[in-house]
Amino acid sequence: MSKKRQQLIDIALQLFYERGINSVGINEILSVSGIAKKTLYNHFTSKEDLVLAALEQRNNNFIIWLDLILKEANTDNEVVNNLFNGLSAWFSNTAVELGDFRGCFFINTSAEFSDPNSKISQYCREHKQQVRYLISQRLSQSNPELIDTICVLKEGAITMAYVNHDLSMPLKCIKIIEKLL
Amino acid sequence: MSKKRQQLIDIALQLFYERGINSVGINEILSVSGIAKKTLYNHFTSKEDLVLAALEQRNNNFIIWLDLILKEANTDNEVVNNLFNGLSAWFSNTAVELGDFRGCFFINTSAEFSDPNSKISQYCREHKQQVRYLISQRLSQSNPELIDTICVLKEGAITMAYVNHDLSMPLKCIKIIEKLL
DNA sequence: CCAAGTATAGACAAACTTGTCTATAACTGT
DNA sequence: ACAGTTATAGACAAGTTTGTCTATACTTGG
Repeated sequence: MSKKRQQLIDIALQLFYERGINSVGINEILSVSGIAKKTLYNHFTSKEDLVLAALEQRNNNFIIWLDLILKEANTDNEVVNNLFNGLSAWFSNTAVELGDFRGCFFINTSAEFSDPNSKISQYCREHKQQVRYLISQRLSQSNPELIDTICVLKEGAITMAYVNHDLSMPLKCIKIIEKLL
Repeated sequence: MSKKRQQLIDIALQLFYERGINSVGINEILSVSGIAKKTLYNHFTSKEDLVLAALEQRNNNFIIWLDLILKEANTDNEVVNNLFNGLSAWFSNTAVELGDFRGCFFINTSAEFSDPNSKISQYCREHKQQVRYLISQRLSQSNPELIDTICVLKEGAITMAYVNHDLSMPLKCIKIIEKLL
């Protein structure tokens, strides 16, 4: 992987996540990175191509973070605790790997691209699948409904943290799941 | 309220919800509605002004729909059932009043406007507050945690319906809450 | 040390954005 | 019926957007 290419992805991801994809132009990414336009179009065929690379980068970062969070959990209870405490840390900008919280990049990106069959929307869906799979792998298989419950509470907590500015949900989600187990 | 003004709001809301605010220009709203540009700028000082009017319109539509859904519910259980069955109908385009489902207009709009202090982001937050208040008014006050649970599950169900294309969540949410009561 | 690949600055094209303005026409209430 | 409001079409300004291209220079492997 070329160094310039990686720089472009990093800065694009940062700006896209911070302000939204449609609010950030190619020219801004170039001026911030100090890279020439021709170089960008040597590495990426279009803005969409760069967006997909940024989504992939974010997906990698997120999966690595999640893996770390869930690594030491040995019981279902620990998985739940680690996951939602992790979300709490993310929301309050304590999770350095994920950058300043501005909601879920994939939810936000889906909101900007209305065609559900576009590569971009499809990638967002695949990311959510990957996260779900990762969590499910850490759970005992004895409770098939638990994974659905965890996922729907997770999406709700992220949305409420971003839109409502309510950061209290992760803790409440832990209590909800405790009652169910 | 002027007729032209209302036409502009209706068509703006339709296009904004369908494709996202940043993907729809003033000129498209004008050509679809057949209204002159000067007329638009007689009624609204800027695009942002029109966006706020569209948000208000959507908020009204949504509140009316929700009120109707919850009207006949007499127990907490009925409130939960009506709400999540209502969401299910929305997701599968059976709720005509809400138009073709493309996620929550307020979540989507928050995703596009990154400044949390902008009027637009603030309005989105207020909408969520209103919805929460309306639901809470229909619940017996004996269970203060129930409202949080309902709201976080509702946001999760909407997000998963839109991003993941998973329409099964409302039913699962009802089952989750049943277990908690 | 030189050839091939990679990067540079930035002009340019063509299309789009929001918003202003002019000059004309069509309603509407008294 | 006429005065005052409201709407019209569309030119225009000033700025943005993505993407192409040219001509020059730097870097690196063999």
